Amino acid sequence: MATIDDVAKLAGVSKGTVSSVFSKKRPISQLVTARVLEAAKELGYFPNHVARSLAIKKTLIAGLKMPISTDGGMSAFETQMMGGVIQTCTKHGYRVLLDTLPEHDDPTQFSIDPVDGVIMLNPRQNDPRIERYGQMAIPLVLVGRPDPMDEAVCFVDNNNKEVGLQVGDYLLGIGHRSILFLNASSDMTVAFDRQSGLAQAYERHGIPFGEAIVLNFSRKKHKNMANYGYAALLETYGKRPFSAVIADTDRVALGVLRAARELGIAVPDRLSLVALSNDATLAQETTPKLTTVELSAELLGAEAAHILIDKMNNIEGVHQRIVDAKLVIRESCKPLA
Amino acid sequence: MATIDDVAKLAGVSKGTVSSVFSKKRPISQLVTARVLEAAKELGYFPNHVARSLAIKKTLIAGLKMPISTDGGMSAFETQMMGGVIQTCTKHGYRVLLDTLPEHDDPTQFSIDPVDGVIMLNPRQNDPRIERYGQMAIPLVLVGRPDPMDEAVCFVDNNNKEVGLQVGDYLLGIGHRSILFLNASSDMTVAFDRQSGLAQAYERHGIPFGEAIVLNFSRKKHKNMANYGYAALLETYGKRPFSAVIADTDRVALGVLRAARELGIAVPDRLSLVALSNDATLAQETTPKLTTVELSAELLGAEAAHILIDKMNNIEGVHQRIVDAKLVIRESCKPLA
DNA sequence: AAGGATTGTTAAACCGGTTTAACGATCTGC
DNA sequence: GCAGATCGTTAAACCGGTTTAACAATCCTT
Repeated sequence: MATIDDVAKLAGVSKGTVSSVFSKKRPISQLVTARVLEAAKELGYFPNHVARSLAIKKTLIAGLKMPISTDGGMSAFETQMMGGVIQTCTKHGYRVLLDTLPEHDDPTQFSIDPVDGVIMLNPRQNDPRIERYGQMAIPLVLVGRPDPMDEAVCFVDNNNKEVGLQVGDYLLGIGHRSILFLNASSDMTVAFDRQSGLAQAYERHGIPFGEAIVLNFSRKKHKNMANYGYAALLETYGKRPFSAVIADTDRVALGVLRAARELGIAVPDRLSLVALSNDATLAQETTPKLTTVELSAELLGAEAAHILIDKMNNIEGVHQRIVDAKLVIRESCKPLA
Repeated sequence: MATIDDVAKLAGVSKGTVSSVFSKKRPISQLVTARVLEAAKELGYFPNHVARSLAIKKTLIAGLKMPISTDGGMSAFETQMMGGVIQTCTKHGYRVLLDTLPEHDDPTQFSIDPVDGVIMLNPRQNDPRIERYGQMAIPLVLVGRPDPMDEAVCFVDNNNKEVGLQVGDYLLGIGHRSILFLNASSDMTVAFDRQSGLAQAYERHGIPFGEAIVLNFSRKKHKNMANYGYAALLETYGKRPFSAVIADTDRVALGVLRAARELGIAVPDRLSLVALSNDATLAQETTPKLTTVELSAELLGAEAAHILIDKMNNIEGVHQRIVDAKLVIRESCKPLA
């Protein structure tokens, strides 16, 4: 590859002049600009991104840290979230560097990513990386609230308590009392938040929360999300009474629907079903169409990216953003007679 | 941030020694190593990735170019393909730099990505980028065959002609003659290849290809894939006879199923359905479970990454890989009486 | 005990850009 | 016609690492 020196030599000007032609940070006369560009074209020269990054101390790259998925598949939430991040970053001239690696703790092997800032999905409890990025002065935005809560750290999250409250309120409001809640994995903050929201709904309706049945997804027990819904319904049905199901995702709802068909339980006539949804297109292709709470993962990703970009450019802006969910009533729920 | 010089000064050694301690490319005595590491810890020093990349002329980053999705959503194929790329790259110590930007043609603004190689999804016809990467001597692997075909360029692809042939052979073999093929967008090579495979199946069975009805997806006409299947069935049914449908993706099949339910057409009793599938978990949650051709997008991504990694390390290996698809018979097809 | 091999360390050059400070040339005003 | 401002260009320093060549210190040989 040709370097800036080659171009300078061929065009008969100095390095600095060539640099200015390409970066446009300093005015260069028409004549010289033309000569430089021609030389560059002749040599097939393009500025070296790495060298430039070193000099300006910016890479124009945002890092996106995703939890390691053992099976390689990304959930709909992750996919959509990522889509939002990529779109927003791209629009603002940033590239996205993906990585699913756990941070290495051997300091002799750890090397800082070539990024100007980081978006981190689903931080763990007391995640040590949060502090580390702080030390390194690398802007950080979380997707999913930090645990423990920290006012100083930037994050975006669904209002998960509100999600639980909203769907609970809806189902209890149309007469259901016993609800099977197929919740997310118990080590996730979302699971905790949604459950506490549901509990609050029960309280508001004066019904003991004990009438709800809460299950948690487990990687060990369930092959995939659909299988979770399928197995959970088969196992629970008949053992304990319930007239409605809240499914953690569309996929879980799909499994529930299939199990219900096999058991001969009509949805929504004998069983109501609500899905916490990441994928509105899927929810509309089932029979009956799914009543859902739309989580808008894409918006979450886009918001995270916006906040990060502001931080990277030292623009003062919001630090946190709670995205409200929206209940969309379709066909899968019915008032309890 | 502390630099290597700071550490050298504090540890009382030279730059080069500190470098060797971290890169382990040269043996350093126990004593000095300890002193350097302690100094580094005290200063909170981590090697600067950009500076290192400049010096060693490698970034350990693979670029992944995806076509720009207008609506921000990625298809299941794209998602899975990406998952395969990420997993394989991560396993081999490479990060993945995503980008959906069209390459800028203004040479004063174009800057080479900080990548050691590139994986490009769905190259266009006569894609100028292929040649450009060649000029820059940046290793390139395509996902989806180049058009026109070029023996020199690396790529991985499904055996799409075989896909069309296989599914056609199956359906014609169980007595169907008129098949509605809901094919991909007509400007994609996959659409062309699959159709020619299907035509070959017709020929093999001595049935004029004219009995098949081939439709193409169109971004303008169809909101999303499921909607394509739904609308296509409603529009075509009754106008022209057919006893089987080949759906381009699981989502399309979902739409077909819904339309069939609304029209009161029993699947598979009165209509057989095969999906070209990217998402095996989805195909098993419908009623009836979908008979599919599994496209294994993830494998495709992983293979592309393998080939790229070999190229980036100057290891001679295969240049091209055609992945065969597998017909999985479930419940959505029935012999024509 | 001299000579050669081995090991560990260093100073300096280098990777390919950006940026600062200085400078010469042209343009203004008086 | 000269002082001062403006404009375009350049040489040199810099970003933070790696690597080469030279060298000093230690370890065998014989």
